[in-house]
Amino acid sequence: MGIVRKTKSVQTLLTIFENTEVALSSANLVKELAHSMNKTTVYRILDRLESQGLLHSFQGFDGVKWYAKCQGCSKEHHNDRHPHFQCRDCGKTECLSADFNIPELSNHKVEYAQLLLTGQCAACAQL
Amino acid sequence: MGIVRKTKSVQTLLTIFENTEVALSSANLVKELAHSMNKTTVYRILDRLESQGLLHSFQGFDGVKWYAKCQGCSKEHHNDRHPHFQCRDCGKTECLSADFNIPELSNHKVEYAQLLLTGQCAACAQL
DNA sequence: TTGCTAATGCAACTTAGTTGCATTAAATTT
DNA sequence: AAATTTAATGCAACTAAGTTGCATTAGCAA
Repeated sequence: MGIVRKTKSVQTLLTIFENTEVALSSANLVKELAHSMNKTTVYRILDRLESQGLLHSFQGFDGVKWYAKCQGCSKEHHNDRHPHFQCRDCGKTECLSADFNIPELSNHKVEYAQLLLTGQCAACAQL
Repeated sequence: MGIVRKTKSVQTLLTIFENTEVALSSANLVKELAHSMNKTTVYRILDRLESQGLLHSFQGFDGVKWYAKCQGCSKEHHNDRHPHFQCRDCGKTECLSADFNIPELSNHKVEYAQLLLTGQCAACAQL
């Protein structure tokens, strides 16, 4: 897992992610944690947790970076081939357990794919 | 199609998109066109061309907005459900003619999906 | 050719994220 | 338990992408 120090800031972020089922944007975490840590620290910890396989990230429709906890990822291998969903009404952003397949392309060597969905979440669509 | 004036700047951008088969990022267009038009103008024209159904846009892995010309889109209906590919080596970003399917989700009302792929393009993978 | 107003330019601003460097504090060693 | 090492943090300054307000310009219709 590499040399990692369990600092207060790291533990704060780990606790936040352990206690949520949704994805969180770096920009928003910076705002929420402004009183307790520097924004540079937030960005750097998120980076580190991702390269350690504890978090994974993806780009939202809004162009900001979102993070969510990993299940079954390691430093060596990220196992997050699942779609992400952003609710157009409440903004809730989450990992979906569904699988998706990547189209076969003869003239490209596809290494990574990201499927991003939007629409209404259960609550907003009143499903 | 709404009230649209064919200004020099609009024509410049239309010509650029007509003469390319790849997607172009707004940020890069701003840089390339800095001598001939203001960056605000670039952003506003791209916006307008998109809402007129002449261009469509998507977020890249880099978090910047990319635009490409539409085929068969109108102001009323955008018909760009195709994946986009960004080459990790040369940065070439393109629309793929392949189709893709959206996973069935009982507890979400999916309205729009974006599939973004990365890896190596034909030239960089020497296919 | 005149008048209307869409479109542009400009300056100032916002938001997300990065960089360099001095300082602090985990964790290891003595 | 103190000393040491260096990962991690804070801070300030910066960059890059994009937005906003407002005065000015230039398509285009009458």
